[in-house]
Amino acid sequence: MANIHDIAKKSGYSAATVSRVLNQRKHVSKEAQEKIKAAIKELDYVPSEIARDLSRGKTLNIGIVLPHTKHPFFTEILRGAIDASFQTDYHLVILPSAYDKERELAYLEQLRRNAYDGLIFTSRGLSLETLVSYTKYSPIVCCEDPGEVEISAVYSERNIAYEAGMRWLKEKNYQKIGFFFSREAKISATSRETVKAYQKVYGQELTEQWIKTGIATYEEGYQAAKEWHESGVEIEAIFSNGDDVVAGARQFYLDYKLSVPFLVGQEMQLSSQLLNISTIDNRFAEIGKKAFELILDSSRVEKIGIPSRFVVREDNKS
Amino acid sequence: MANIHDIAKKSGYSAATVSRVLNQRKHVSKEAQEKIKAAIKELDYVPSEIARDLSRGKTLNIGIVLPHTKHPFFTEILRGAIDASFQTDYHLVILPSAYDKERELAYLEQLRRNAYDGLIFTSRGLSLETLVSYTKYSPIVCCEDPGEVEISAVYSERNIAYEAGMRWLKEKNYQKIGFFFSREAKISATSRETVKAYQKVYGQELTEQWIKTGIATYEEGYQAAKEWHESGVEIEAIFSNGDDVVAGARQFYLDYKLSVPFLVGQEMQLSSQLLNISTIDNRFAEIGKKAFELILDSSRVEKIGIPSRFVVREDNKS
DNA sequence: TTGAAAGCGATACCAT
DNA sequence: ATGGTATCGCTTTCAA
Repeated sequence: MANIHDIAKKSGYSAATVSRVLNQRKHVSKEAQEKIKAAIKELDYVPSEIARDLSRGKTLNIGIVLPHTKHPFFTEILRGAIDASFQTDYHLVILPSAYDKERELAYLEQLRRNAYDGLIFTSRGLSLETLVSYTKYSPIVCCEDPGEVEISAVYSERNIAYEAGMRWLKEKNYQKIGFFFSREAKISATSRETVKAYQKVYGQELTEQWIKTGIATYEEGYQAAKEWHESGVEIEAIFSNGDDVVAGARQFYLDYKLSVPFLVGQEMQLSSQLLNISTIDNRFAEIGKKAFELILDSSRVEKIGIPSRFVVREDNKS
Repeated sequence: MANIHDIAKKSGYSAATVSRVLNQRKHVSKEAQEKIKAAIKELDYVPSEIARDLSRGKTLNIGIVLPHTKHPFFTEILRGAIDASFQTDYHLVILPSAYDKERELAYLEQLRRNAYDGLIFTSRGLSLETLVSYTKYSPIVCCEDPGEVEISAVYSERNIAYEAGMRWLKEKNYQKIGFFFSREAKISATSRETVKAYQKVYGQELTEQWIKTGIATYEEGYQAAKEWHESGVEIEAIFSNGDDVVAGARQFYLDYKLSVPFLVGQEMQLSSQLLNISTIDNRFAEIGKKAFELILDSSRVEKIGIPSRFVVREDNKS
């Protein structure tokens, strides 16, 4: 394949001038322009992207670390980031991690090796401090509230919407409220926020029997509802970690001809629209979009909360 | 930042030997190993990925062109490709196109410039021939049946499942069947397949009034059903291009207390499971997986059909 | 086993 | 306006 020197030779000019033409710089005569362009056309030449990257010391690639793509948190952030990237010359590189620390570390090392101009961590197995220690090489943005840690972040600010949801439930006089969590409150900020909102609005502790942990799918939601029922726990409302999940619970009550509790889902998935279930919109796509933008404008550490929204849907079937 | 020559100097060996250590090549003495590794550690050195790419003439990046991410065809292919990439040293680069030919051409040019080691076209605005003309630079795989065109491809083989669906409808004695298409049969292979399956099973032409074109969302499905109803077209069954879409239609009939036609969706989305709607599983994730694998094993042009599956779900509500 | 040096293919500074 | 050349940082061949 032809390179810039072939063009230089063919056109009778130097590589420097060819480069100027390539990059549309000034100070090139009309004549040089034409001859060089002719040579380029004749030799069917295109400049090498890699060589260009090396020279510039940039790749125009932004890595996005995803543990998996089974949850809207990740797919929506990805979607938002893709949309944002569309407006720019940067490309998104998908970095699947499966929460594997080795993998994540490998990606950080690649960042250090200039494989990417920045890294978005949608979630992580590694400590935030480890991420921070790599920010000196290139910008890194995470998608959770980093607290006091000095790292750029875009994250859901759920408390207001959670409290709004709880207040709604309280006004409707629901007392026995079941909760679906993906992971227990000890390790999940989301679960903690939920518990906190409950305590704030209801003014009492949340007892274990009202909580189901490790619930992430339609099927698991169904089973969780079944378990409550079979163990004699009566539920008046369910506050769920997802729409699809709570749709599973709903199906259990329907299948067994039981009255369906009031449901609050999460993520504004289609299922809640179909089934007219109230939900909480966590606006993940916007997190992805902002995260991408934050990588490009990484002059300083910035922490951006995206407030969730409580979406009421009255059940019109009862 | 330290480079390979710094390590060479510090360790007392040459850059060549350092490179050998870096790449775990043979013919390096234990002593050299140790000294060089010590120097690497001391200077906190990592090799530059870009320089390495330039030297090798490879990036280990595979581009995947996506018009958008609003349809499971694209998101599922992407998911499949991500999963496949996880097993390899290659990375997926997201290339959003919005069906813009300029954009697509830019990506092809980038391929030529060695920005990627291969390209997956999930869909395209450009002609297949244009894609073919770039396969001489690096492997390209498309996600549709290319017919006689000489390009590697992985695609849905829908006809068997479509015919199975039609036969099911015929056995149930449904005569007035409505169809939802994303794009008209003239330009959409999928729509053509549907028409063909209908004609084959029912042995008659499909008249225009039974077809709704440009239907892609829940809302549009709702509207389409409404239009049929308002124009006096009575439908006994709907053969849809998607589960969510036909779920919209279903909602219209429920809202207006009309009897719901027999529904056949497509894509095995959660909505069809929730609503117990029959569907056609086009196994898009497998297309993405195979497409990725085909890029890596691109010794020859290969065309792989992935047969769809008709999934019957009896309506238990009637 | 080791090293010198020639690529890889651009960019950009400094002359002219 | 143009060119020479150093530079980016690594890999690989060839010779020793």
